[in-house]
Amino acid sequence: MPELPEVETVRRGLQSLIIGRTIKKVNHDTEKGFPNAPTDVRAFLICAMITDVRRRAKVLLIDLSTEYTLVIHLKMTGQMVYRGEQVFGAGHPNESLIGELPDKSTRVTLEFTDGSHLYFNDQRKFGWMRLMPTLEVPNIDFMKKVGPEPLEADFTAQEFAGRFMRRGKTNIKAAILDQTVVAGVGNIYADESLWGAKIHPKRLVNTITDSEFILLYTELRAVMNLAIEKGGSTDKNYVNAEGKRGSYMDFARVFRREGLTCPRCDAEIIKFKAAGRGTHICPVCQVQ
DNA sequence: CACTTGACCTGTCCGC
DNA sequence: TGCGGACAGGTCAAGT
Repeated sequence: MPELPEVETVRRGLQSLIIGRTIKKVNHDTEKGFPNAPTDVRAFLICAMITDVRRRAKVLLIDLSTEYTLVIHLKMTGQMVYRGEQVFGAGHPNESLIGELPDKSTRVTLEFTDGSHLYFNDQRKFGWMRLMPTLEVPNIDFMKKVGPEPLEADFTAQEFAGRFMRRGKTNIKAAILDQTVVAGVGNIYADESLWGAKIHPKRLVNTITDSEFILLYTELRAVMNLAIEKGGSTDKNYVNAEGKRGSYMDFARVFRREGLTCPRCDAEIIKFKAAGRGTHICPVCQVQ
């Protein structure tokens, strides 16, 4: 589910909602919540204060005053939802998409000393939350392998193009989804940026020209920045830290728009499988 | 090594 | 209405 823009939206929400709060109580369902955790997770969390909320690729990092960090991957259906004293009901502008919490999909609940709560929900249970010393976070395998942040100001089109060379013989869709090439791109923004750059997802990387890479770089950054501005994409499960949906899907050009028309040329958008994923293109704008 | 495929889970939707 | 199968936004491990 959540790609870079969704995780960044959650990060920004949590940053304003939980920094400075102190953990009073912890509930977690099973080993799934904290694989490889210190033996008693509660002892490491209780009385710790939230000091920062960071993001790297699609991974959320909640730093604690104890020099430990909660490392969270939402995978397909994960949610991090904060609930204060006030819960807004149906019809209110701040209405949450999520009902009573905890619910069936709640895996971890953190209760703060002020009585508010942070819930980690995950319907499909692919996501995880780990606790580790802050200094060890950069040493986990994923952090060592993951590529650069595409929205960083110093990330250039030349570096972007260069990083694809390691995946020369695969198709561009598989390569752009490869987290070791560039961080944070998932299925939605892969399709949207390939449409923007008029590149067919099944084109082999070693057939893509320099100017096409530059265009793809520009489109990817534009589409991700727009998605952050719109609070991410809510297709089914995704919600921000307040339980509200994102609106990027209202602006999507091809993703989940099969049978509708291409905003550029009016041809009918089609869907097929590429790199094992549902893939949407305009067959006129994007030729193989 | 480079690349592809299946597994991890639950819920929903579609066709019979 | 019921049921089986396909599918869903991510990443790994295991396979070729």
